[in-house]
Amino acid sequence: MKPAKRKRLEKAGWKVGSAKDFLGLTPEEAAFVELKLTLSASLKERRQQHGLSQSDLAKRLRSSQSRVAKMEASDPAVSLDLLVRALFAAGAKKKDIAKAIAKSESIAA
Amino acid sequence: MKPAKRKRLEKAGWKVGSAKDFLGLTPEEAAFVELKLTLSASLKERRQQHGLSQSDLAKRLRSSQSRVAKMEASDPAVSLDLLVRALFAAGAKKKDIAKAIAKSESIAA
DNA sequence: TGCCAGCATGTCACATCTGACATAGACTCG
DNA sequence: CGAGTCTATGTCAGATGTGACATGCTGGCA
Repeated sequence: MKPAKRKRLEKAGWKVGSAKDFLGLTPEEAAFVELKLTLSASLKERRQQHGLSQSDLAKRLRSSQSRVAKMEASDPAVSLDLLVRALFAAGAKKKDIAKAIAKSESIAA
Repeated sequence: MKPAKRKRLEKAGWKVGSAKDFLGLTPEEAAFVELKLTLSASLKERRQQHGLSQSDLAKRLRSSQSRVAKMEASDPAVSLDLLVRALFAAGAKKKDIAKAIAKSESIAA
C-alpha cells in the first residue's frame, strides 16, 4: 500500500515548503510530491489572476472553501485528481497544465 | 459532490473509446476525462516499450496486476493520482508527462 | 493437447479522500 | 469598535479508491 506509506512520510516530514526533505523518498515519490506542489502553486496563482476568492472557485468546483484552501496549501490529504479538476475549473487548459508541469523541471530531473 | 456525478456519468456513458460521448459533460469534465485517457494510453505504451508486463509494473508500484489493467483500460475507478504514480514508476519524468498532456491537445482545446 | 505467461474483469474489506461545517486570524471599511 | 470578506485549520460521516484475490480468455510453445 503505497498511499499509506506516502501519507506517513508526508505527515512526518514536510509542510508546503519546497524540495528540501526529499531525503527518504524514492525518486518517483519525490517527483510526485513535487508535482503536487507545482500544481497547487499554479492553482493559487491562477485563481488570483482571475480575481476569484477561494469560495468562488469552490462553487465552480462544487466543493468548499476549506478544501480549496487545503489544495493551495498542498495538504497531503488532497489528491492530484482534485487539484487538476480545480485547475480546469480555474480556467486552465491542458496546455497550461502541461506547461506548469514542465516548468517545474528545475528541481529534480 | 462532483466525483459522484462523474462516476454516474462515466458508468452510464463511456467505455475506453475516445471523445465521442462528451455530450453531457461540461468542458472541464471532458478535459479531465480526456486527460485520463491520454495518460493511460501513454502508460501502456511506455510499459510496453520497456518490455514490462503488467505484473512487473504492479510490483514497482506496489500495486497489483489487476489495478494496472484497470489503469490501462481507463477504468473510471482509477484515479489520476494512481495513473501518474504509475507513469513515474514506469520511468517517466515530469517532462514526459507534460509532453503527453500537451500532445493530446488534438481533441478539445 | 496441455501448460503457461499475459491481460481483462468482478468482487470485497479496508484505507483514503471529500464536502460540509465550525471556528479563528488577518485585514479593510464604516 | 463592529461587521464583512478572505483565508487557514480541524473534524467527521459518508463516498470513493485501493490492493488483493479469484477467474476466465487469449496466444505461444513443447
